[in-house]
This record gives sequence, C-alpha cells and structure tokens, in this order.
Amino acid sequence: MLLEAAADLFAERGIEASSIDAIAAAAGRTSGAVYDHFGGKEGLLYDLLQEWVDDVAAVVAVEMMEATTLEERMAALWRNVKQPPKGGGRWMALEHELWRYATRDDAARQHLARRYRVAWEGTDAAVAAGGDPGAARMAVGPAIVGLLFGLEMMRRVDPAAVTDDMAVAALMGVALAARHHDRAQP
Amino acid sequence: MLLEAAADLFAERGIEASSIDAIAAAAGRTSGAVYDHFGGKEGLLYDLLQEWVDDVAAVVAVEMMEATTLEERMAALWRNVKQPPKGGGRWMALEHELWRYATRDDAARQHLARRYRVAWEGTDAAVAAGGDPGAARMAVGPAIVGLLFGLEMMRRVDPAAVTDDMAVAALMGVALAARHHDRAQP
DNA sequence: GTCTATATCCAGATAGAC
DNA sequence: GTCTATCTGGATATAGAC
Repeated sequence: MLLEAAADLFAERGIEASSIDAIAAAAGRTSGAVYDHFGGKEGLLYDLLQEWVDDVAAVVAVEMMEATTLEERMAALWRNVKQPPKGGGRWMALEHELWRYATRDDAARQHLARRYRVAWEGTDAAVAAGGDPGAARMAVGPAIVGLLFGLEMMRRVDPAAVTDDMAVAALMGVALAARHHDRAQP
Repeated sequence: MLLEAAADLFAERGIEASSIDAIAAAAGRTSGAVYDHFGGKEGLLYDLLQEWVDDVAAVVAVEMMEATTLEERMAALWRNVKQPPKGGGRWMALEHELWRYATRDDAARQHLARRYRVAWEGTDAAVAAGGDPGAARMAVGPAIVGLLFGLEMMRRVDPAAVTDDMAVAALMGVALAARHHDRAQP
C-alpha cells in the first residue's frame, strides 16, 4: 500500500530524501499512481497524517481513562511515546519530520498547531483528573507534551540517558508544578 | 563568509534544501570554494557545529554562575533557548536540523551524544547548586534539556501557548522532582 | 585558492497509451 | 487507475584554467 510505504520511507530516510519513485517502487507501483491518488508528495504526507493521529489519540485516550492515579497517567503517556502502539518507532521519527517541515511551510504549521492544541487540552485534562475539579490550575499541556517530545529525542541519541523512572519523575514534576502554582496564587 | 552563509541557509531552508551553490552564492563565492575548504556539505556542517557549540555554552555558563537561585538559573536557561545569544533564532532551527540528520547518520549521532552529555552534566550541576552538596539527587539533565527543547518546539508552532511563566514553572517542577526524589529514598 | 566549465545523476511532474 | 515515456530543472562533484 502506498501510504504504508510512504510512512516507512519518510521515517527511515526523511521526507525530502524519499523520492516519489522510491515510495511507489516500495509499494510495487510507479510514480504515476502516486500523482493520481495524492497529487504529489505533500498530499501523501497529509493523508498519511490524518490516519496516524486518530489511531494514536484513541489508544492514549483509553489508557488515560483506565489509569487511576496521576503517576499512572504520566507513565502511560511516556510509554506510548517511547513505544507507540502502531508502527514500532516510526511515529516519532515521522512526527519529527513533519515538525521540521511545518516550521518552513505555514499551512503545515497551522495544521500542526491545530492538532497539538487538541493534545495539549487532553494532557491538561489528564493532569487535572483526580484533583479538585473547581481549582484553576496553570495550563501545562504544552510543557508536558514538549517534555515527552524532548525526552524521546534525548533517548534517541543516548537510550541509557533516559530511564523510565526519570521520565515519569520529570513528568510528575511538571504536572505537580501546575497544582503548586494554583496553591501559590489563590 | 561561507560558514555564516551556511548557518543562515541551513536554518532558513533546512540542510537538504540548501544547495552548495546557494550557500556559495550567498557568500559571494562559487561552489568550488566550498569543496576546496570543506570537502562538501557534510564537512561544512561539522565545521559549523564546532563553532556554535562553544559560543552558546560559554554564554550559558556565565549566566549560570551569576544566578543565585534555582529559579533564576532555570529562567536563564529558558531565556537562552528562546532567544539565543547569537544569530537570533537560528540556533534551535539548526540544532533541530542536526538532530534529524544525526538520527540517520551514526557518526553524527555519536557526535551529538557526546555534546549533549556535556550539556546534561552542566544542567545537573545547575540544579544541584545551592542545595545540599552531599545529597545524591536523581540526574535530571536529560529531562531539563529535553524540556527546553520541547518547549521551544511547542512555541514554534504556537508562540502564545508557551508563556515564560509556564516554561520556568515547568523547569522548576523537573528540577524539584530531582530533589524530592532524593528525599523519598534516603 | 578560486573560478568556469562540464559530467553525471536524479528529482518532480505531465501526457498519452493501455 | 495505472503504466511508460519524457520534459525540465537542479543537485553533487570534478577537472583544469587563471
């Protein structure tokens, strides 16, 4: 399938380094098929995106519901970033590709921004869950998501540097900072 | 100067999208000069790296010395990531390019790993400073550096989403998690 | 050291046959 | 829908003149 071949190649070699011919060949087609279906590389990228996001979000949402403590929720987040439910490791590499792409293409940037806003809100809900429902906490969604991203990056250059314990402790630190911040300014 | 032109173009367009011809032209030279001096694009990239790292590290080191509280140190870190001392914003974009590059080239990956280990140690020292010198804290260097990276990325897709207050609060949260962790297991 | 060719290759995209 | 040309542009890299 063209989309799967594209996901593999994008994650392995990078978006720019993956030619349409190579993608088509990996799927047993020729470039013409790609142009007919997606209009080009960019169209392929967006269609691919659409598929992934829903999958990952669904899995994370379920795990957030099942977890009972804040620590469990943070551990679940980290687990899903470290070992994504689908496509063993391709996700973050692709996400990274997308990110870099988006910083140079404004339409892609806004696309990404919209997507991340959803993630931030979901994360804030995960932090707030179990606490005082009426408390006005600091929104730390971007910090939690950013930390997840950053931890995964550090792990990629040196896997031993990021233990699960450290990752969860750091996530808890940020989550609790949101609550402490509440206490500080009543 | 060729190195400066390369830094600009790499950060603006990305490494792959920056042709040697374009780099040379931006510096008022032709491609031949690049090949004679650096052997190609990769050589240029590494030479460029060498220069940058020292500059940024030196500035951060000074600010770490001048700050007296943990919060000041964390705020200084964030400030330098948000607005690097040199080259207004090119640093992180370039760093990101490098990262992506390194995830596919093993020599580059180890180069990066060595460099980051230094950053992690420096960050741990910044967290430990002012506390009990003998206390065995959790090493959170990778988490702090990762968080800085992640915050900058979130800010890049949506600048309003990451306020300075939130960034510093999150950094403090991770830093304090290292200390709390100490208290938990004596 | 630096330039001006130039060789070689591969990219994205399209038109038209099947 | 998918393939097979094919056009056009731009990339790396080198050889040799200045």
